[in-house]
Formats: sequence, structure tokens, C-alpha cells
Amino acid sequence: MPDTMEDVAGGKRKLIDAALRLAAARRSFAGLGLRELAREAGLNPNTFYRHFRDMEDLALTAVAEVGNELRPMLRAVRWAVAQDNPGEVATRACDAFFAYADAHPDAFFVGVCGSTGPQPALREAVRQVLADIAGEMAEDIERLELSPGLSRPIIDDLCGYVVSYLFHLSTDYLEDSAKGRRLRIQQSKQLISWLLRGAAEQQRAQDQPAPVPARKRKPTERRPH
Amino acid sequence: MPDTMEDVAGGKRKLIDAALRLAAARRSFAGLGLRELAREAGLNPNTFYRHFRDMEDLALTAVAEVGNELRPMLRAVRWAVAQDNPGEVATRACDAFFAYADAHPDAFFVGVCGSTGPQPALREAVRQVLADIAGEMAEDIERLELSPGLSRPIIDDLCGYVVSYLFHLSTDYLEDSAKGRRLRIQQSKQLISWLLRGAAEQQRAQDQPAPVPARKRKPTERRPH
DNA sequence: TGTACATCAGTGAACGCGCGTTCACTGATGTAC
DNA sequence: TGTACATCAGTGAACGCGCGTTCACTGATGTAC
Repeated sequence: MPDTMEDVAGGKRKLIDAALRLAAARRSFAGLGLRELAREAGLNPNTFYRHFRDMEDLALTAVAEVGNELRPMLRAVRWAVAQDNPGEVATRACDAFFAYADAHPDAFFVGVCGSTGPQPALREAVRQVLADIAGEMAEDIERLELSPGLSRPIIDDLCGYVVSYLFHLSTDYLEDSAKGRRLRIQQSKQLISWLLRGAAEQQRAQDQPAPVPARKRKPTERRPH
Repeated sequence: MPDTMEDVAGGKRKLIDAALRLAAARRSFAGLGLRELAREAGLNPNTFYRHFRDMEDLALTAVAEVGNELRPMLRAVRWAVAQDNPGEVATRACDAFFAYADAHPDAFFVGVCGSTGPQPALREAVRQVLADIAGEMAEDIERLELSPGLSRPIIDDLCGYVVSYLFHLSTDYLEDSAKGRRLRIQQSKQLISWLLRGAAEQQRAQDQPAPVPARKRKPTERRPH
């Protein structure tokens, strides 16, 4: 079982937290120095080697921690809201996402920066977390029957768009003023709304293909525009 | 008048090109060393100071160069396609974008990495280039009457979504195989198609507001879902 | 209950290295008269 | 046309500094018998 936020020994915990703090403030995990990190954590530089092989090792540990917390949280929101207001799952999950970003800004800065940073393993780890989130979102939409008409491939594409957009928007959101933040949340909800309508229309077009050249397309085939 | 790609003296040109090459390969402008850069450019480390104050100065110069080439290119494609096939502007501009990314991979890696990197000035410069591109796109859609029904604010949001998505997708595209690349282009076109339909539907809803609570909304007000 | 030993987090000194930056210099190109 | 001077790209040596990493060490905690 992987580490959770709580059951990690003192020095290791301090190092991870200090790394998130420093890397988020400067928008770069790669630029972190081992000694600088130890200084921030209030530890001897060598203590680092007691817990991590190198900086990349620490980065991957941190990303796994965050991912393992963020993912279940989003699922929980979706299932909880689906009970009471099935029509508001998208908007409420959107709110929950930004609220979580608000509560864990360091994690989001590190994630976004890491997704384009120099360490291939870190980029891949972040990418995987996003893919998992999109996958779970698609599964929930299907299982909770939130968009009854849509086929699974279309739901998958939809979730991919939404997750990618929200993820990259999160740092702009965190850097923005209260007013700007409200606007960005509103725009995110608008994006989701548009995509849902666009996807539904395409699904409808696929379900009852155009009358004249109908035989040319197989019903399962995806033909965007 | 700012520098264009051609009229820059030998050493300066070499330094900019070497910086794009190295920064793209390692996915980080911030990690670039002055001596390392001079080595790659085949120059003495001190020659750097003849042309740039520091690394950030060089980075801003490079971003301006790329932006000043990419933006007019996209405009030209839109206007050219609009002449012959007004219905295909979105898909053809999409193709042109990825073709340009293909031809200038270093510039895109540096741009995407810079947009989340440690230098605030570089982040702001990249952001500005994207905002300019989105603004020009919106202007062209309006002037070329490519989506006659849509109001300008809705076109602005639409362009913002598309530019953000394509920009962040560009590095995934460049890292992908030929097959994956085709899929990503296809998905991009699908996203644009969905957004266009969703935006059109919302515009329709705004133009003829719901019968009963109609007096509660001003016609110009934007109320995304 | 006591004793011996293993494990493990954390320490402090020391190393060699590449870094950014400074200084004084060269040599070519342009320009004033 | 020639001469004197300014400008500017590029050079090479030298500096002090913080870095990652290694080594031998301490002291606390757990464990076998």
C-alpha cells in the first residue's frame, strides 16, 4: 500500500512538504537544490538520502500522494451530488475541483509545472494521474447515467477535454483575483455545457444517420466533423 | 521594429537557436546554463553578455520572434481558406497549426514549458502571445462572418477555449507517433466542432429567452448554465 | 526482566566541479575630416 | 584618398560560490533470547 499523507515519518514528511512549498513558489521542481530543500525543511542535507534516491524519486512520491487524494475526492463529489441533484453533477464537481485547488495550491502548481518539466518520469506520472481522473469521470458518467444518450467513446473524449482544460486552467485560477476566479469558474462551466451539447448533437447524428448517404457510415464509427 | 528571424547578427542568432534547441530538448528554459549555451552555440561564454543582459532577456527575445511569425501565419491561413472554402476554415486552420508545430517543434516546447516555468516575465509573454492569437481568431471569425449567429463575447470565449486546448496539446502531439498524431488532430477538430455547436445552441437560447421567466434576464447578459 | 545486537533517522566535515560574472584584451568595421 | 578614432563582436584567464555526493559517526528504537 502506498504512503498516504499521514503515515510518513517526520523527516520524510518535512522534505516532501518543503519541496512542494519551494517548487510551487518558484514554479519549477527541476530547479530545486538538495541543500536548499534541506535548509527549508530544517534538516541536514544528507538526511535527504535516508528517504530518497534523488530529486526525481521525491517528485514521484509527491505526485502519487496528491493523485491518491484528489482522485477519490472527485469521485466522492460526483456520487454524492448524483444522489440529490443528478442534473448538477458537472457544475458541482467543477466547484469542488477549484475548491480543492484553492486548498492545495502547491500541489497544483507542482503538477502543472511537472507536466511540462524536464523529468520524463514526472511528466509521465502527472499525465497518468490526469488519464486516471478522466477515466474515472467517464466511468461515473456512465454508471450514474448522467448523460444517458452518449456512447462510451464519446464520453471518453468529453472527459479528456474537460480534464485537460481544467488542469491547465488551475494555475491561472490560483494566480487570479477573486473576481477573475469567479469568471474562470463560470467559463469552465460554460465549456462543459457547450461540450455536452455538442457531444449530444453528434451522438444524435450518429444514431440516426443522414437519410441519403446513410449506407456509407457504420453506426459505431466516430466521424468528428 | 523588433528583430525578425533573419536580420540578427551572427552570434546573437547562434545563441537564440542554441537556446531553443537545448531548452526544447530538456523541456526547460530555466535550467539552461550560460556556459552550456555558449558551448552549444560554439562561442565564448562572455559573448553572451554582448547580446543579452541575462537568460530571461534571451528568452523574451525568442518568444517574441516565434509569436511574430506564428500569429500572421494563422491569420493568413484563415483568410486564404475563407476565400475558397468558408466552411472548412476551422479544420484547415487546425491542420495548419499542427503543421507549423511540426516544422518548429523547439519553439512549441519552449513556449509550453515557458508558460508554466519559473520566470514570471516569460510566463506573461507566452500568455500574451496566446491572448493575441485568440483575439485575432475572434476578430477573423467576426470579420469573415464564419459563424454569423454568434455574438462577440461568445466568440471570444470560444476562441479562448480552442487556443488553450491546442496550445497545451501541441507538446503531446510532437511527442506522439504518426498514428497518435492523427488521432490528436481528429480530436482537436472534434472539440472545435462540439464547441461551435454548443455555442450556437446557447446563442439561440439567449436570442429567444425562455417564455415564462423571460423578464428576469437581460438579453446581453451571459449566463452559462 | 535484562542484555546484546540490528536497524535506521539524522549529523558534520570534506571533496571536486561547474557555474555566473568580471577584467583586460584583440581585431574588424564604420565614420569624421 | 588617407588618417585617426569610435564602436562593437568576440576572446581567455581568473574569481569566489554553492552545489551534489561521500564518509565516518551518533543516538534512539525495536527485537531476539
